[in-house]
Amino acid sequence: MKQVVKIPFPDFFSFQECLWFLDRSYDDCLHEVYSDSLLKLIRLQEQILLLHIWEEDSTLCVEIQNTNLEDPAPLIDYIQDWLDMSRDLRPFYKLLKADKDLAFLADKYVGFRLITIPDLFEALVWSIIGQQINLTFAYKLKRRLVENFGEYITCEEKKYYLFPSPEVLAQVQIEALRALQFSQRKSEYITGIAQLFSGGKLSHQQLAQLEDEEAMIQSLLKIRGVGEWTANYALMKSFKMMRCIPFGDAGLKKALESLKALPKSASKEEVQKVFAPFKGWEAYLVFYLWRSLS
DNA sequence: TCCCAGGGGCATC
DNA sequence: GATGCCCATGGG
Repeated sequence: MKQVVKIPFPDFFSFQECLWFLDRSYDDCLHEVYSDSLLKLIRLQEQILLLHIWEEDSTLCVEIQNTNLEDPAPLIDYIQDWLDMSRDLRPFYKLLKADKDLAFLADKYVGFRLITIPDLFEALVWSIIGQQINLTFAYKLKRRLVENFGEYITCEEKKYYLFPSPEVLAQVQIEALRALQFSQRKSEYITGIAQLFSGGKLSHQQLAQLEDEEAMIQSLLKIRGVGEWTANYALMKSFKMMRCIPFGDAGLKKALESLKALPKSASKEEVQKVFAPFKGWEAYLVFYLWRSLS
């Protein structure tokens, strides 16, 4: 008998929107998305769990495929954090509806939530992979990285992977990544960041101890390969930092171009102007703007 | 063919 | 601090 953990939906939560985001017709190697459910391998404390997740009567059902948990509380925390289930979206929708160009987002994508990458190392490496290449190719590179260096379990003859650890990637030779079609620079950035993490010089916890968000961004900007876009993206995806805007993002510009008639060459200041009324909800506006692209 | 993708480093002025 | 160039591949 497999263990099923149940998590009631908060108001304005759409599991279908979660599925849409996790799929987006891209080939993500870290989960499998079906029409009404998904499979994902996670590391929770010292355990590796294969999760099957679906919805039933406004409840999220999380079935553990490969083991049993004595205490489901940490798993519930993990899922609620991952899918940002604890946030009250009403204030955000109120702000959206005050903007005639953006009001439709609140209805069309109601219940869409910020889906995070809880692990900071994964968030940083993924954002570096995604720099300046199309997402199809980015997912291809990620798959090669994960399948070559990630831990996995086998269930019913299928492999389910975790993102590679800093310890493993810190040891990988640049040439090995080059052979997987990573550029010379990205190979250097990724192994460099892996060495920072494995050497204890950077961690989610250390970053969280800094005094404020600006200090966290400045700290990340010192890392080779991390610029303004990457720092903001990683903090948004890993810390759910609501004030983060990945300036320069091509998709963000594209959405603002079509919905707010901003020019292609829109400056940082012009983008900030659109975001000004959304103080404290910037990351959500970014996420909804990306959502509007497809 | 050319340009652009969920950018960033680096040289140069 | 602003600008130009390079990186790697694939899709339009």
